Amino acid sequence: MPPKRKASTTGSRSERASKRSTPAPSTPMSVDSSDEYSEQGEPPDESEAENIDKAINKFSLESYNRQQHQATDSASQLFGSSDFAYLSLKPDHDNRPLWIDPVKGRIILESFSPLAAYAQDFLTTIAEPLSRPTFLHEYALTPHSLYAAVSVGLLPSDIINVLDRLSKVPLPENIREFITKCTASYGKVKLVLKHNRYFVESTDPEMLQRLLKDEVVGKTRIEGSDEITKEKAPQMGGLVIPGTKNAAGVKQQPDQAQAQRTDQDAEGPAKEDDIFLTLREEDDDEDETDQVHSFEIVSDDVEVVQKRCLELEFPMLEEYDFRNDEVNPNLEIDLKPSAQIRHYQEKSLSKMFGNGRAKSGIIVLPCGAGKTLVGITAACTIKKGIVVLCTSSMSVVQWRNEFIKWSNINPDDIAIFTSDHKEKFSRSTGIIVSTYSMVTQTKGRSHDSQKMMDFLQGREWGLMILDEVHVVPASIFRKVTHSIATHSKLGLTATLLREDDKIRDLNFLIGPKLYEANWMELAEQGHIAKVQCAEVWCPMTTEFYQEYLRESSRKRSLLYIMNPRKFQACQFLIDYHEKRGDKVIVFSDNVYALEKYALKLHKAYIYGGTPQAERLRILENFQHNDLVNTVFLSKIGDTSLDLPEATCLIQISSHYGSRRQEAQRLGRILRAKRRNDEGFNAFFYSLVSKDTQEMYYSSKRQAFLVDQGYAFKVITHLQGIENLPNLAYASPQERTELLQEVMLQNETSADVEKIDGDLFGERSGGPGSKRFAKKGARRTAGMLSDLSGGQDMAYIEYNKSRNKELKGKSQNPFMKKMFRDQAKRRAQNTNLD
DNA sequence: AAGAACGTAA
DNA sequence: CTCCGTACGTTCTT
Repeated sequence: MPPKRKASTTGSRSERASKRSTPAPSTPMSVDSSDEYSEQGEPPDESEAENIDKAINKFSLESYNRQQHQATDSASQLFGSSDFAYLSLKPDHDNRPLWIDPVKGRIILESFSPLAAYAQDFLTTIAEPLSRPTFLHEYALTPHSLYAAVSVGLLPSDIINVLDRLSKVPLPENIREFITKCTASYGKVKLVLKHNRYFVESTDPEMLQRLLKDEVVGKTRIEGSDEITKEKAPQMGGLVIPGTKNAAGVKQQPDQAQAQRTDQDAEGPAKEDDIFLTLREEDDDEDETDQVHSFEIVSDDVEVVQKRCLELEFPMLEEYDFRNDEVNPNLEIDLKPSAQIRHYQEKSLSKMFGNGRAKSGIIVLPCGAGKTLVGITAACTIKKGIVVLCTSSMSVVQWRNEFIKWSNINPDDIAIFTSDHKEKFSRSTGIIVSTYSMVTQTKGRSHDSQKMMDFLQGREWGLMILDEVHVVPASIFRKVTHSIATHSKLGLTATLLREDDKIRDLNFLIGPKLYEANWMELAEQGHIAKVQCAEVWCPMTTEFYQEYLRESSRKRSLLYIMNPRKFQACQFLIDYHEKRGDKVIVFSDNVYALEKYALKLHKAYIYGGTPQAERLRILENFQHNDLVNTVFLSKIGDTSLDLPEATCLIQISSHYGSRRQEAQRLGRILRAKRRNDEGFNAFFYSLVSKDTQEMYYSSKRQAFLVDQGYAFKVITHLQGIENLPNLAYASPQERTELLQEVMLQNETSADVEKIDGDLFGERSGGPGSKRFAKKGARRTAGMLSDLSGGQDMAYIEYNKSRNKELKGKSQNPFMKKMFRDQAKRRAQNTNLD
């Protein structure tokens, strides 16, 4: 929440404020004297400085603030830690777009501010985007995000100054402290690969001593490996990222922000957007040689050391000075002249190559925004041996084709390594494309692939591209990061999300997040399709709901998926969109339902068991045959299938709150070819059975997309559905038959469960048994509201108003149009009847 | 070409 | 809060 607006502070609050807004004497950066807001009050006492130290060492702003906030007056309790009245607004706060929450390190951006574009650019560099709906964007300052900021070349003092300038309130002192502390030690320690061995390097011998004394790092050192070498200061400048118009990267965007800047702001760096460039030039000035000290570590322990160093607040930089690498042979590769990369691709690459070296890290771009081209351009910049790893053998082939399409690489220099394709490049260096599982195979490896692995591990690579990098933290796949010796790593993904907490591990497994695109922005610029998202609420029929309440959770899912009303909604939507000329994909996690739906509606379907040839046939027809406009997909379609024709997507079973799956499915329609047609929209529907668990999962799944700025509309009734000809399950008999069939389906699974129950004695007895009934009753009584998603009041409120809006005269053009069309068809239908 | 074995997601 | 079930992927083997 933004701080409350208050022009002046009084009483105990202001006392507290003055205490906190004083810079500690040790602060290395100088506070700009032109800054009239920040300095007030007396220097802090020692215990406070200690507290700050403690807090920051524990990497937590919150713990620090908790200590500071121990109640000084009783009223402040009402606001808890969100009482920011003590932060006085700057007189010209209207011109400044940021609110800063000193407690959590959150930054709120008013996206309607004239400075928003600039501020957003800056914030994505220094902070983690949490949520970017229409008007207020929320960012979090974290040690990782600050690490990332410094690693792209920002200085702590610039972070503080720019932040302060953009903020409506003077930058809280603890935030300054946090930034200074977190950034102070970055870049001091480097991880360097030399001749297939890993070294920890630093210009500061004391730093290395400190690390060697650490119980974890010390153990990994290889005795007698210490070295002192001379190193020329890095040569910047002159690096050209292929495919860009500008030399070193950061392309200037039309800077409207600059024109509207206030007087005070003009005192800052002359061209704010130039911030990266100016810094780089400054760096260029130092050209003394430095003494570099290093010790070698066991290569298997690289991951451990990196993790430990991050914990110790000395994150190891992994930078590859590829232009001065004389050891590894150069690869002949360049982008084709026709390949022009888009501005956001350029921006992401400029973060990677910001100081003339290749930094390891992660680039996040939505599906269809051209991740592959980013990877290829990176490869064309480094021009050394490249390893590309993907999740499936299908994308392996795609990657190779893309390389050939976009670059002038000699096809002999790019080899595929999968189970049925084991090539090597013939010349001294080249590109290998492979899968994660190929590289991480532990048990029985065929002779050929063992030879291949020896080849992969026996040499040094310049760059490793990790496609779908969010899979890397999985226990097996994370091995790749240290089983193959590579100077730099580039992770690519659309959704840097996992439902477990392993995603943080990517910070030391790969590197920091270098760039994350804003989906809405790309949609507005026409790089990806605009999407209308809707959640369709389908009431359960009474028969189905009765069974639902009686059944155990496993069988419940089948019931709400097979809910006849949902089926009808699905039928209606397919019909509606096919008539509009859309190509429709229907997703179902549940294979039984998938088959049932598809057969009943006479549509093609693909699931894991569909033979390869048939898959291709169906997809081919879907893409090019005007008579095949709908295809049903199991979660096989979540990844790997590329369907650029699809424009409408319907989810009938959206199991478990997987935000990544939801985003990935949405991604299927983002590359829609027709996206730049006037007024074109892609459609994304989630069909949800009312008052069931699905409601809960659904809201959970949507969280990511909502954070990206997508608005979900709730549709409670599809008008005209009653009049759809051949509406399935319209009669009670049909519904009863369906129910019986579903229950039969249940019985077979129930049998299995019964055996389980007998074996383990835990769940003995079927649905009729006492134990079961009791459990069922308790859950039902306690959870009805939970199941409906009603525990989230904001959500319900939102739905209420939405429903009203939908029932009445809809303000939304899409819905208006939809209802108009429906009315039209209803009229037609009645005529036909 | 099909199936066993293993691993992953949520 | 965690474990569970299921479907799917890849690989190697027959």
